[in-house]
Amino acid sequence: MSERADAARNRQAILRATEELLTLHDGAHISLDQVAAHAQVGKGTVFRRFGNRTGLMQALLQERAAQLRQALQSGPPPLGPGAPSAERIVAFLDALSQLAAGNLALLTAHERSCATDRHADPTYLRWHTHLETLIGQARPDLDATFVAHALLGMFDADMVRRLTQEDDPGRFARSLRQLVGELLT
Amino acid sequence: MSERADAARNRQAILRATEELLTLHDGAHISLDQVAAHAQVGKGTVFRRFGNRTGLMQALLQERAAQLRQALQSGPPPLGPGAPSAERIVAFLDALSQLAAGNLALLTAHERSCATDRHADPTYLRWHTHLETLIGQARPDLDATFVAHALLGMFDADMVRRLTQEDDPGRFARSLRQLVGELLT
DNA sequence: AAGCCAAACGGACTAATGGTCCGGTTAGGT
DNA sequence: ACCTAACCGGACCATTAGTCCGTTTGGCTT
Repeated sequence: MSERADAARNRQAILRATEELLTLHDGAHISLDQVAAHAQVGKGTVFRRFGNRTGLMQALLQERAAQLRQALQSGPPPLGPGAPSAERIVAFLDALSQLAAGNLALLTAHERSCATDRHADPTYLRWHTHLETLIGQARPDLDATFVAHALLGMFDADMVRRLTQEDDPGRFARSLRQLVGELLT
Repeated sequence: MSERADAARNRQAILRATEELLTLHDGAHISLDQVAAHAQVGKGTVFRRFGNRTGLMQALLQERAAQLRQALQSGPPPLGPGAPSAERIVAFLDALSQLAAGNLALLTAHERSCATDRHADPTYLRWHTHLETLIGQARPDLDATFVAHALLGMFDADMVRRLTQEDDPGRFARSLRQLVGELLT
């Protein structure tokens, strides 16, 4: 049986409220009391729906990453299947750069709540598997698992923020492409 | 004037207590109440000496990294000055791998408390500057700042733990060397 | 339309903990 | 021996993640 109507409504309210607070406070810590209040919902409801803070952030990230996920599985090349691995890697990292740039506040909050075992996050896991596979194809001599972690490690929110200056917003993606170029050549 | 004798004694007691608790609980969160109790010292003393949790962890990391720091500045090559940049990079990352492997619990705790602005940590900063300089020399065409962050990003405690299996303890350092090889060649 | 109940709700409550404060103590210089 | 700045301890405060339970309600059944 699917979710009851009020439950679905509240889930949305909570997600939207979290988004708003996150952008409003730009990555600063927000308490779940705040979220509940802003969503006009009891605190218990937040926890019933998402289990805990981590669950909430993961849900939000998953939502934001849904489109990319779709594109990877069945979209047109080079993001989707069909292009050579090396090109898919670059396309994927570009897409991720864009996603990260547009969701810094969320990323920060997400990281902070996944403090324990960031690598267990379903979204991270999916990304890692994707990259790992492609790297394994493009450069079978490398330790694909390792390199995939290394590349994804760059999407740490602090890192992105620090490497994205006002006067040169493209630097992050550009330097990342350059680095990947070195690895795949 | 330097630190009073009792102050110095307590500083040591606190550092040692933190170390012990950290290894004992293997990276799990430890409260500063626990630390104070284990050091047989009042809680206020902990905060007076180290400011806050972050300060304590940074102090501990700095202590553990002191030897490496010395070696980098004025030790024998290839860790110290004198060897070609590429070799110094490899030597440095090897040393760091070893340091990380032997201090996983501390690293975890340190990361967790530096959640805000990990990159402001003095030890991280020193390491980054060191790497950045060497990379700039070895490969002036790369974005040295960026690559340095990428390499240091691998020393995330979770990452090291995950990539260090029982049956192959050398994997982390080996794969890192391989990756660096690709970048510097 | 009425009845039923599993599912959902809200918000008071608990526990844990980072950090502050201040009255009392002490190191160590004179 | 005395004096004081530095230091000490632990009670206290504020915040917040997460729990609990009495109450309400969506929506299925009859």
